[in-house]
Amino acid sequence: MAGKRRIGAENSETRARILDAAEQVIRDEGYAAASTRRVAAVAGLQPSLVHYYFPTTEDVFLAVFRRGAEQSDALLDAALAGADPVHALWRIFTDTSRNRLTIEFLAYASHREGIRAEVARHSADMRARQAELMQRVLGDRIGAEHQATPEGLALILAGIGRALAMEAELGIESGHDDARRMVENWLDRVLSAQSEPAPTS
Amino acid sequence: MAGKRRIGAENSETRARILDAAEQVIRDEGYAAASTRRVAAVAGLQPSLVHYYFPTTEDVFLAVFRRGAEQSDALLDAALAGADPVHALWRIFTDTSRNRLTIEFLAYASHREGIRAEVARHSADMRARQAELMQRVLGDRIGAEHQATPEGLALILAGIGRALAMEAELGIESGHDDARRMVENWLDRVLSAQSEPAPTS
Amino acid sequence: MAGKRRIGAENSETRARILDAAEQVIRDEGYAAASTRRVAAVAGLQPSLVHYYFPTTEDVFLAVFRRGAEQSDALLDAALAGADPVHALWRIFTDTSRNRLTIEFLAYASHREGIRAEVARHSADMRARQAELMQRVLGDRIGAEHQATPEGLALILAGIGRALAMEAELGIESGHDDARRMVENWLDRVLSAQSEPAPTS
Amino acid sequence: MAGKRRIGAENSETRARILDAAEQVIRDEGYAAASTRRVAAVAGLQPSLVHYYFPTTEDVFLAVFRRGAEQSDALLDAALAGADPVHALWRIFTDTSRNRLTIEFLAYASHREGIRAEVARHSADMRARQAELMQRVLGDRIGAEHQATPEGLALILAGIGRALAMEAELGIESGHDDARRMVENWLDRVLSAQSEPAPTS
DNA sequence: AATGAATGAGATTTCATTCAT
DNA sequence: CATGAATGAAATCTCATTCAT
Repeated sequence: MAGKRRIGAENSETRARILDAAEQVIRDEGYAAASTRRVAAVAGLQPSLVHYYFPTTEDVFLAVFRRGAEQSDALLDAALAGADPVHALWRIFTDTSRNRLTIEFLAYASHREGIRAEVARHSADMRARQAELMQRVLGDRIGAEHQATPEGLALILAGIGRALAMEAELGIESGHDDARRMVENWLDRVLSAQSEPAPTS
Repeated sequence: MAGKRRIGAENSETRARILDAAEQVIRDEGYAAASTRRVAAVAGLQPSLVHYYFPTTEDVFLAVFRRGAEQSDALLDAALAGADPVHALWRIFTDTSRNRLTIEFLAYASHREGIRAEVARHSADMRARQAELMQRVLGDRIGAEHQATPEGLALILAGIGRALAMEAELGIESGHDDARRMVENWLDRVLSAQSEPAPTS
Repeated sequence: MAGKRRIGAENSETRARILDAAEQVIRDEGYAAASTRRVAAVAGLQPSLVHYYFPTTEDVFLAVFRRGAEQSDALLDAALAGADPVHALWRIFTDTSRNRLTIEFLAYASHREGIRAEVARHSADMRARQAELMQRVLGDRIGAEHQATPEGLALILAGIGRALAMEAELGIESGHDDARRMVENWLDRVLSAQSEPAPTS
Repeated sequence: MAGKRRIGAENSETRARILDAAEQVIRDEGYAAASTRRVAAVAGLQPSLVHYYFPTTEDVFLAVFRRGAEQSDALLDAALAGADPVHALWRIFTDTSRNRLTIEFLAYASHREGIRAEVARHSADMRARQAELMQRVLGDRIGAEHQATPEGLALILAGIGRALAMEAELGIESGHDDARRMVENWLDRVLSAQSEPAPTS
């Protein structure tokens, strides 16, 4: 991943400081605030040094997103490899810690083709791996639940999880405990049923 | 809600032109692009005229949001009053036409307390009315479904709907038809069951 | 010429100060030095005010050129209306006072289509009016001189004049008096011959 | 001419690549665009390498000019040595291929004493050698033509030639064929007259 | 012989906002 | 009700140049 030693080498410490600062600014002040000046100020660097590592502002956003995507990939890997992958996945979906960043990237991506494609590609990758997990864990039992498919299930869990995270961010709580309990009950029921032989429909 | 601002009467035609332009810019170019200058240019007006109606830029955002919120309220009213309110509600949740605007406001609101509070309040209002509908239509039958509550159900449907809309925006399609079918099957099943007397729990 | 009262009205005093400063900077420091900052500093104004009157830097160049072109037109008018229009024209061609500016505009125009077209159009206009003068003053006598045409003559005189001016700028003098004398002798000879009836070839 | 600069040997291949790139940029984008960065990018080299060979930007310009001057010298040598040196010279004067570069250097030189002196010196040298040719070919016949001198003639031909080239660059054509024919007729007439013994003044 | 890192200045342009009219 | 003029800050990006390696 590193190695080639081109401008702004992948493993430079300065580069990492810039990305840390940019991520922090995007999360705390919004994508519009992530100017070279602001990022440089937060990183304690010269604005021109930011441009030395990332020729355009969009390059900064792209690099922040890619680094975050790698971290998400790793989280998902860990979840898939664990003892209770379905609950682990659900915990990832409802995790609020990266939610602000995600909203900002969604908004930013709407108007920048370059990053839109990147976000779309990564989301599709994640979805595919989540669906694979669903298939593996829930097996053919899955179809009995309202004609579910692994992809559909993954999307539904992700959507509910993000709604919970996003509303928590805004300060809305109504219905949250209920929804969370509903999903978790359902997951428990499906998972326990699945350990027995599939019922004769 | 109006009242204390004397200049820029609520019903001025110029005011409406400014809000139209601002909404268009926010949707098409992002909240960061919605500067007084840009909005004025799109509206075919002088930048100072925008300031005459909306002293600060945040006032423009707030007004655009409030106008959109009123439209959403009206849509919800119509849905609740119709023959098949649950499906109408689901159609509102999955509507993509206002989705970009919503994303931008979510991102913008994260960093502006004034608008954050407004967005949160309106979302909570909507949720309450949706839950009321759920209660009215699904009655006590609702609890049989995985310990559902009206609020929880509303949140779940909203979350899935928004996920569908948001991913469609990004260009992702995997799992969409599946998820849509799963929800619609479930709605059909619950609604048809509900036309009979509620089962003895 | 003025009147419409749009941004940066044609007759604004500030506008004129900006153009004066820009012209001076282009002449004295080269087109590359005519930045908004530099022009504003010389004019004693704020850089952003320059952008208020001229949205882009190219607009400044265009306006400076157009104003200069109007002045050239007036000079040519005066020459054509005078008692000895041919010598007056020759004096215009060899005038060094505007030469630096002309060189800068030629260089600048090479790489900017907008101003290139403007410079070309104005040059062609001037050439046509000069040719008209030649035709009027020298009449049918003109053809006897080496198959001359009014347009060709105008170009030749202009070319020699500009060479004299340009080299004077650089500090070259060799051959200048000679060339000047050659042209003036030739003009005198042709003009005096022309006052008499055309010779029987 | 060389000698005192140790680094960046005169005959290095890298040096030549830098000069090629610089010449191309000056011609195509103007002297103001010929920054170290831009030149390095076009040459496919590192900006710091350009500085390694040419400590300051002006050094690059000077080297490009000197190399071009040597090429011009060689062209003139070839013309002088040929069978029809006068027509060959006229062809050099009207050659458009190096015209853009010449305009840029004239403009650049106006504001840089170092290069101004160099350009002036080279122009004077060229003029002297052209005058020598005139004297040699046209002999004492030359004075009969409107009190011509070799230097004056050289300047006049050069001026007309450059006007033709410069206007062609701008896209102006009016009078060009006429002027070209006038000069060529005149050259033919003088040259054929000169093959006979010089008239008894 | 060559290069990556870094810097401070400056270019172009846009910003929100104020104010007098 | 509306606008032209003006401003100071800030955004993005490029500049020439230095320096240690």
